[in-house]
Amino acid sequence: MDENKSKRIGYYMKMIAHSMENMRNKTLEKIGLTSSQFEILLYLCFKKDEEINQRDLEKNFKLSNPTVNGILNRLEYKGFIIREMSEKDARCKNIKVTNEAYDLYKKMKTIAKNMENDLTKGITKEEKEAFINVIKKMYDNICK
Amino acid sequence: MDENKSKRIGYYMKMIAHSMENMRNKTLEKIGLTSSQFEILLYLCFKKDEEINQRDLEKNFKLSNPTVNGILNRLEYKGFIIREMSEKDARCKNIKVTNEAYDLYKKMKTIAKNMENDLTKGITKEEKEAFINVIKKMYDNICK
DNA sequence: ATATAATGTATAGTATGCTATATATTTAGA
DNA sequence: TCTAAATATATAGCATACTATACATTATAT
Repeated sequence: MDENKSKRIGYYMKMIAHSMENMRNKTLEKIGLTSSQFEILLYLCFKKDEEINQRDLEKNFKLSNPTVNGILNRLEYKGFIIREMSEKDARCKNIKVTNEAYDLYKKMKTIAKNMENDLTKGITKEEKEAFINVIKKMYDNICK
Repeated sequence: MDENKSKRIGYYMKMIAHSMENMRNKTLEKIGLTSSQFEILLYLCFKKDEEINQRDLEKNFKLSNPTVNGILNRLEYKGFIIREMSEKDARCKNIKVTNEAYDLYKKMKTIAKNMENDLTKGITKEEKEAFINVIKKMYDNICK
């Protein structure tokens, strides 16, 4: 009975998130993205017609500004996004996905769906729904 | 309806694991440990009477050898562990917790329990049990 | 018995996360 | 109005994760 392996939900949460990230990185290598870059680019594609700046990404993903800045630097370098000065507020830069990135949007959604399917393989619809209810409570407990 | 926020279990998993890590880091600052160092040191205390080498830790936590090596370097530097040459196999170094580290064991177990309680606040015993059943399946799906 | 493969550890380089700090711009207040 | 606070972004330095690589030791196989 290894108390470090059994019982602790935090342990499973960390191990699963970690393994998912590694699996994602392998899958995403083909399209030149990392897991974190993928998450942000997927969000930017979804919000394509809205004005999104770095601060919006920080709040949405609960990440620090240097983290988001670094990920955007690498997305910009690879031609997936551009940063435009906002006309309303010179402090802000609006992040725009390039056409090349938006062309990948459909493929990215499929990849996201496949990852979710891998994770929930052999789990019934009812189990999954109950699970989501509980995980949302945990999210509220921990992520505010 | 933000498709990046709703439905995707992978999203919650990552966000919760990430927030837990940040909360842990804040709590653990008082005793001079990071979240990852804490997890490894807790395990080493639990396995105090067994011979554990770096490879064992890599397998247990599914981490690469440079990751484990780096964490152990910092634990060693701060006096929480020592590395002893194995008499049986000159390739191996046995990792031993120091008395100073073992003195923290009780406190560390309390910290781990408190984190778990924070996470599962407002969740019934039945919900929790069902949740653990499902998360174990996900663990098997993803972490083998 | 010796060459080859496998194993355990370490190092180099990169990405992602953090805090602390700096800089520029905008907003608020006296 | 002009200073102070708040906001958006960027940079420096660190911890934790990775892959690729190197090196030493042990195990295997011919």
